[in-house]
Amino acid sequence: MLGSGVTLQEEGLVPEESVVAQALRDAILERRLGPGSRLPEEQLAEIFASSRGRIRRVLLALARERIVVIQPSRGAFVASPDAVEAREVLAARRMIEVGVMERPCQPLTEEKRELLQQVIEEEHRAHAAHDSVAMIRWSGRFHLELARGLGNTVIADIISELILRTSLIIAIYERQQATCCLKADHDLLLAAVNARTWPEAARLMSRHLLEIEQNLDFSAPAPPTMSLGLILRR
Amino acid sequence: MLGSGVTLQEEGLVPEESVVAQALRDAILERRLGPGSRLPEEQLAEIFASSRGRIRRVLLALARERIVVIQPSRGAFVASPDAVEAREVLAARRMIEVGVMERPCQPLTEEKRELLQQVIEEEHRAHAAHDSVAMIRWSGRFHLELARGLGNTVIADIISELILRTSLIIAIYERQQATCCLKADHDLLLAAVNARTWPEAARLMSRHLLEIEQNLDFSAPAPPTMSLGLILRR
DNA sequence: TCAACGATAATTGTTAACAATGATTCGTCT
DNA sequence: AGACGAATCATTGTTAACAATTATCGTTGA
Repeated sequence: MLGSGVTLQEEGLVPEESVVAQALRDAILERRLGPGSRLPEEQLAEIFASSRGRIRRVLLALARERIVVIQPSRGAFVASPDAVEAREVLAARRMIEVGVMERPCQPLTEEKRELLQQVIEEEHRAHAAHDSVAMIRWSGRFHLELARGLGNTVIADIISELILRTSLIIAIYERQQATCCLKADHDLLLAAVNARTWPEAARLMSRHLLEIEQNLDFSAPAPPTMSLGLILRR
Repeated sequence: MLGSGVTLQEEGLVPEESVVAQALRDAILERRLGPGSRLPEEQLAEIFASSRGRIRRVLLALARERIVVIQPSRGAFVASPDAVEAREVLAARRMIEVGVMERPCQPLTEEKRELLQQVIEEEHRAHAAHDSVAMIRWSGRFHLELARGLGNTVIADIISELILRTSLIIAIYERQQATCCLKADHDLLLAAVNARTWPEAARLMSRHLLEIEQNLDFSAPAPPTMSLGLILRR
């Protein structure tokens, strides 16, 4: 149960390309691919048993999502947003995600409620197992499903992109091994959502995202990179 | 004065491609290119004195922005969002743009204030001259500069995309020749912004966007298309 | 008249070879 | 040793030709 489910509409990409794109997004979200990592076309083509042309299209798509940077004649790299962009992304997230809690576009169906519950349970499981990759995955998924449930597809797509960029930002600027997403925050949020006390939910979401921001240190950037073949096997 | 200024960061596109992309965006925004219009690669390559490969990349980029649809083996078309998507885009816009008024990310600099003033004046000029294309252009620009001034780059990029999609939606679903953007709305908004009365500004923005929605009729889609060479000359 | 069919034309999709650019290595000279 | 420079290598960028698919048009036959 609970498929990967993070698949958004991959407009303009054929299925094969969209698989590659999603694999790269997953690797970036889960911080197996760090900011600054090189993404050589030929190597990716080999790993995914695809062609350079296809990889090229995927890299362009990811560049448009701002999680990849293409330097002409130099190649593609995982983006490493600077402090200015980082602050802007987080401010945008706060504005939008708080907005979703304040004025939900649609009522939360029972189905969605259950899905959120399951995601939270997965988060707890990952936390108990000290599986930090799983924690990141489910944490992102929680925010995404919240947007899907109370917002709509358009908003969910937007937030989905912002979550990915946030993951890069945290990879670069997080203070120590900060407790990635205070464990209790999502529980409280879900409780407020279930109780339909939107002002409270909005307050919690705002606090939650501010906490994340305060755990960042914009004075020193971080070192990146390792191999590829291992990282992207799925 | 007042350059085109709608140029966002064209991450992943080389300048030549970004010119083509912006020309197509302009044509779509100003409804010279209607929903459903075919966009043949070779023809575009000729018009813009570019190559098929480049055009192909541009079309992919625009497809990722949801203003173009690529049907495999059939070609690229200007998107024609259905009623569901239309409602979602408008709901998202309302949520985000109202959010920007409620909780501005940054104070409005004097420079920005003047820019907004100028845009409004252009809008009035266009209105007086019954130049509907210019009216659309400046109206969109007003919303964009508001987002740039009170939000940030990330938010402005998001809104910029939503504005384009809105233009397509209006082209398809507008009731009659509805008075495109009640003339006075933007004036009132700017007044509230200048007075820094954010709750009032938020209320006005919400009302403004709701008005637009109420001028739509989701029962009948609209007929499209005409030639290309004429439309895209700049 | 209209439907089905087939041939032709137009358009998109893919590939492979080549060109151009940037990185690396190695050798030389001070 | 270290700095400079040339040659080599690796990677990206571009093009043109070809393959595959879809649209168009005219013909045939009920």
